[in-house]
Amino acid sequence: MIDLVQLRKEPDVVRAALGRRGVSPALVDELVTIDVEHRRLLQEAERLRAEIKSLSRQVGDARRAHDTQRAEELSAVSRELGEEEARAGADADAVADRLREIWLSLPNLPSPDAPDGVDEHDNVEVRRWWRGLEDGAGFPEFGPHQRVPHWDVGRELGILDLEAGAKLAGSMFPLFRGAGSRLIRALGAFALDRHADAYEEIRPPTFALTETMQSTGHLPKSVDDMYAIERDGLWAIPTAEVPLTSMHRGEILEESRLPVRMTALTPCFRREAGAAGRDTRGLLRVHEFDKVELFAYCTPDQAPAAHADILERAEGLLRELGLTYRLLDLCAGDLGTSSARTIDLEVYSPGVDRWLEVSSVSWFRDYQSRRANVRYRRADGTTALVHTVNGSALAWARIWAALVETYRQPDGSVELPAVLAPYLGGRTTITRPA
RNA sequence: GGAGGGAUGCCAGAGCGGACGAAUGGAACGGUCUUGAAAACCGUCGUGGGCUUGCUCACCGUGGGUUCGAAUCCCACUCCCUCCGCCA
Repeated sequence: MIDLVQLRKEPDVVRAALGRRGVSPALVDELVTIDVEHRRLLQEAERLRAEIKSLSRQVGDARRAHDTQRAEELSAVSRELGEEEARAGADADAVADRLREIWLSLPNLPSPDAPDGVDEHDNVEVRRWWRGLEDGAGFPEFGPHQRVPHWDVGRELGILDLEAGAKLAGSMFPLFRGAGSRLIRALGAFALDRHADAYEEIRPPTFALTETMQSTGHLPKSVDDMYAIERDGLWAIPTAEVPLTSMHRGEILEESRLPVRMTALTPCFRREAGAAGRDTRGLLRVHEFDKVELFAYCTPDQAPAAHADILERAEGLLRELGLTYRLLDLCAGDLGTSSARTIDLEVYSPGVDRWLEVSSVSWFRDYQSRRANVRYRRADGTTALVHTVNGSALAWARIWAALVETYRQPDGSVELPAVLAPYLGGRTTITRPA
């Protein structure tokens, strides 16, 4: 949620900032109006409430003094005020509901650093990396043996069985097998080990309460993108960001503990409603995938460094895996609801000849912590909302695709990077089954 | 799934219709004393909202209800503990 105090003080700044991402100024104005109205009604209800409390005390006094008549009189007055207060309270509640509805639905203010733009076409490419770049090598040339899409490679080598996945859960639920399954497991373990120096490893529940989903901003906005288990009031998490952001929900952290850094490997579920066709073949877009998330609660001062650290770690993994990738600075119009600034990492996958998003490293400022009510106590005793930052490092289904395409050999086998050897029982070659 | 017990401040724990935002103890912080420390003693010690910055409102697991008045009574729900059942 955005800061209502800021909205009151500088409505023009808020209107302009949200305008950069396409929010109608009328909606902002409505929130301003409703906020004023809400406070007016609240004052009225509270004034009545204070009077009732005072009268009730006097009733008690009269009773103790055995002045029954006076007690009855005061009770009668208070009872009448009570009815008035109930009406005033109901009015205030109704306006509060509307206020909260708009407030929850408004996205975060984009950072002034985020580039202007309306959609993904306006994102700014920051840089590219490929193996050998530091030694002066040009953008890699990919041979014909690498121009085979991963769904074909996977079928040839018996490591990806999309038909079996579809049979079990429907399309876009991939099933990995044999060396392919082991590769997914290896990637998750590899990443967790790399982050263990600074990030506490967490294995959170895969399902979350509505309240938990609201804290990150996934609800109510993206309700159609989520899988719901209605009978139990649960949602399948779309990313470990959801549970990690709520780990300290409603708590006040000591400043000395910050930054609190955590990492988690979880399945991620996305309904991808409306997505179909060319963009969704194979592993390009799936309903369930494994991902390692990096997350930090920090002070506003620590946030830039925390954001940079997550970005560096995500890039570091890609470099270790030798994959070609680029960084995109998301424009204001393409930012996720809750984010103020996001850098996307896209890996180049030669078989499908596409850049695939494998990480999104975001700084949310206090937008999520205001929803989740996560604060910290400064040395001087005052409290303030923490900032949250997070990013994938990395989303494995698409990495899996990029790996088998990039490292496909002319003989059809796949020779994976040596850095994965410890996680693959030493076997980095995947060959066609006999 | 069944039976019973519980949920109060940083922690422990009292309060079970009337000045209760809440006793008491511990922890923490500040001070006195001390060469220093400990002990002792004194003080501070929840969060948020509103507005006329001094007042006011809300919060005792959550949501309803009863009442002039609710931490306290009633209803529902959630979570925790004990026992039974089932089970990876």
